[in-house]
Amino acid sequence: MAENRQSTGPVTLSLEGGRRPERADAARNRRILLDTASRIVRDEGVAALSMESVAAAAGVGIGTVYRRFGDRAGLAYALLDEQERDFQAAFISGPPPLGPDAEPAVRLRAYLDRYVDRLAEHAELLATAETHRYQSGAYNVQRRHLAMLINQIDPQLDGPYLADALLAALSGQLYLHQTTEAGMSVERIRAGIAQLLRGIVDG
Amino acid sequence: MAENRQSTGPVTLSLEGGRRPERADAARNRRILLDTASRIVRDEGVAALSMESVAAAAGVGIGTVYRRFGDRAGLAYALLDEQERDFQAAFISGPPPLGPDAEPAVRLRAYLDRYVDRLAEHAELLATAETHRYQSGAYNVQRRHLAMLINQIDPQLDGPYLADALLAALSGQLYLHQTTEAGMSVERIRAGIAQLLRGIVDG
DNA sequence: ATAATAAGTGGAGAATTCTCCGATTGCAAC
DNA sequence: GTTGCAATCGGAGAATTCTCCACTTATTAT
Repeated sequence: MAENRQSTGPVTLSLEGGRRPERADAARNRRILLDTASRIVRDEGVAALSMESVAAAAGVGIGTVYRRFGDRAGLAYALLDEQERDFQAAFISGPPPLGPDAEPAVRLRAYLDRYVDRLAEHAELLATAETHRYQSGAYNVQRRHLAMLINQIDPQLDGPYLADALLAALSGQLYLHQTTEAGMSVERIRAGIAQLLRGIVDG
Repeated sequence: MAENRQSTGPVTLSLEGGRRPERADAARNRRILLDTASRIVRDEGVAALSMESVAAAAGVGIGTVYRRFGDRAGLAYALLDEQERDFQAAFISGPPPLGPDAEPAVRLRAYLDRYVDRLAEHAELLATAETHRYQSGAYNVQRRHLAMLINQIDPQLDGPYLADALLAALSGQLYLHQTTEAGMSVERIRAGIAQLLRGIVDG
């Protein structure tokens, strides 16, 4: 499903060109809803984040929540959106090792490393958002970034496929399983990714 | 969630030691339910496979469906179970290249290749079953197999982690996205996996 | 056979996600 | 101002997933 139904305004990834600006009441509601959702996650955990609970706590109808965020996964994405933008901005125009002034292989490492940081910090929210991962704009941006780096390192490789594969290994659901069920440490996960990269970085 | 609530009988993966055999009426219902579910999938597609529709079509209460299969993902797993067993049997005691008489690297290739076959044939059902992928017995068996092979190839590698990563790349949901949205062919996916393996097989 | 007990059954109902569309409201043009 | 209309809102209700537990039935032990 789309990020936002008729998405306007300065929202989720700004993939759309500048459309008509968001109406004032809509903008106000968006902020109220995000603040409310954020508070629910902080106080009661991601599991307590239901569309109905957010609507009730924010004092709006449930239809409004759906209009704004499309579905539960969309709401979770919206909560992660700010960091997502920072991440992307750092990649596109920030300093090395993530930004464009570093070697592709270095950037790739840095990118995945930062991604693991995000997982460690927001695994539950990411896992929730992942319900419709492949339909999200965020996924496609990440995928493009990775594919580009991989092909800068080695044009012979199938960048888009390998991007999918790497991102699959960085799924929030898998991360949760690895850390809470399988007893893996974050360091082990980082090291594992490094091993996975050997075939890509070292040709 | 568990595969089956108080799972007995010759079901899903036979991970449990021989418990008390399944009661005759329960066995009868299981068969009826699986046949009914199978028919629904064949005639109306995976999307039409709901717990309630299966119960109604089979002429039992919905509670019975839940008792048998735990949840929707469990029902999907049960439908895939027969092939899953064949797959595992071929790995454990079948002929090369999948079985134990082949080189580990060859077995690994064969294993992943067969896995792609399964994806190609049952992607939707696998995607449905994946809802609780990491809680399923099937996943853990696959993971162990792959981890073992990887460590036979190179004991320095983190077999369990790399197994997770490879299986993540073989998710049903990702496969569906790659083939139906991103326009990738099955051959391209196989080739991509081969590239991913370079760091593992070639040390 | 019969009783005791474990296993299995069914379906009402709670909890959620998501849809739909009539009512309402902000906004811009006049 | 007023008016027109597109954007927004709200909440009833449809559709599902899943829980619970009083009731029934199969199996085992006596």
